[in-house]
Amino acid sequence: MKMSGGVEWALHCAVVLSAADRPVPAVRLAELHDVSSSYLAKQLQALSRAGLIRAAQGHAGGYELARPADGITVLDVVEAVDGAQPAFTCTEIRQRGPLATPPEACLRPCPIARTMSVADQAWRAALRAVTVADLAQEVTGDNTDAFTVLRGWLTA
Amino acid sequence: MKMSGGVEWALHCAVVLSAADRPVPAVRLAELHDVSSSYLAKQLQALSRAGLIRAAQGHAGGYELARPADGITVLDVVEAVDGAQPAFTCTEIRQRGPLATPPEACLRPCPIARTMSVADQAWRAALRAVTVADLAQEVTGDNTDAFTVLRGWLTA
DNA sequence: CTTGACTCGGACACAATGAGTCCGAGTAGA
DNA sequence: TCTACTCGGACTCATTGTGTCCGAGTCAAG
Repeated sequence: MKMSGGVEWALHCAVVLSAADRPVPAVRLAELHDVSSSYLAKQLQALSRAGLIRAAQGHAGGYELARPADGITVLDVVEAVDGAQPAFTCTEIRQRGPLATPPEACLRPCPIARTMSVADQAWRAALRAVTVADLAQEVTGDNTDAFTVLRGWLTA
Repeated sequence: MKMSGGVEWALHCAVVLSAADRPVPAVRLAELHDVSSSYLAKQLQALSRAGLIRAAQGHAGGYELARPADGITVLDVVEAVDGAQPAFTCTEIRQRGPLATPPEACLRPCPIARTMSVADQAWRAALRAVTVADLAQEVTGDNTDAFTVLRGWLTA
């Protein structure tokens, strides 16, 4: 049960991009967070493939949000970077061994798989309830000047 | 976000042990589910270390539940096998880089970590709400003779 | 009491996945 | 046209999970 460490970077980048008014290169995002630019690029590519951010190449290119920040949930970012498949996968071991359950009695998933699925749904619902815009507002919060400082640093 | 595959085995074993009235060796549990006995032993050792099952050595030894089945939650088993630490770990990258947030403003976890924590709590709460006894009752359900068949196979 | 066989427990290899890096293709501007 | 800058995918290495093995301990039977 270990989530990819790149999820944290991707979420921070999404929050930063929500404050930018022009494309931001991956290198700049990397030095802002003091992380490896080569590896951060991989996470941004994942976000791009998922359609969350849009990439612009060439001079003055970079990344920008493909949608408004309030239309991108935390779950979107997590699934884009870490994969969308559930953590638990049922291998149907109840249908194996000497006391195997007959297939006609396995039309529904076993109770264990159902329990795991319910927990997974709860987890996803909690992440779907928060958007990048919510995160950005909480980050800035009271000191609104931090917002302008960040925007200034991005354009410089 | 991949959970250890041994969690499924451990949960099935817990359900089986709730039906047994005497210690069951790991080898028997393994052939019942048609899985590697050597690897299943590792999962059972994890459950034993967590105090969920009790091991009896020597002739006619084996594993048995250390507590009543309704006192063991699915979360207990998951944490015992897969570890209890949350999937997301905040590395505090907000305190790094040229625009680092000053430490006096970081008394509380950042919004990203908070969101992840809430989702994690929801996930754990869902798993804590189901006990091994609940699983056993759902498995047997209408056909109660399967219960006696299983118990007979275990003692044979 | 001795013997024996059976059990768990931890220590030991192997494979798969994630972390991290690098260079080439493409593009916008000068 | 040229140059410099950007992304994108391919490559390598470390870490973790998967799977296996043998020795220490223990209970029951003779």
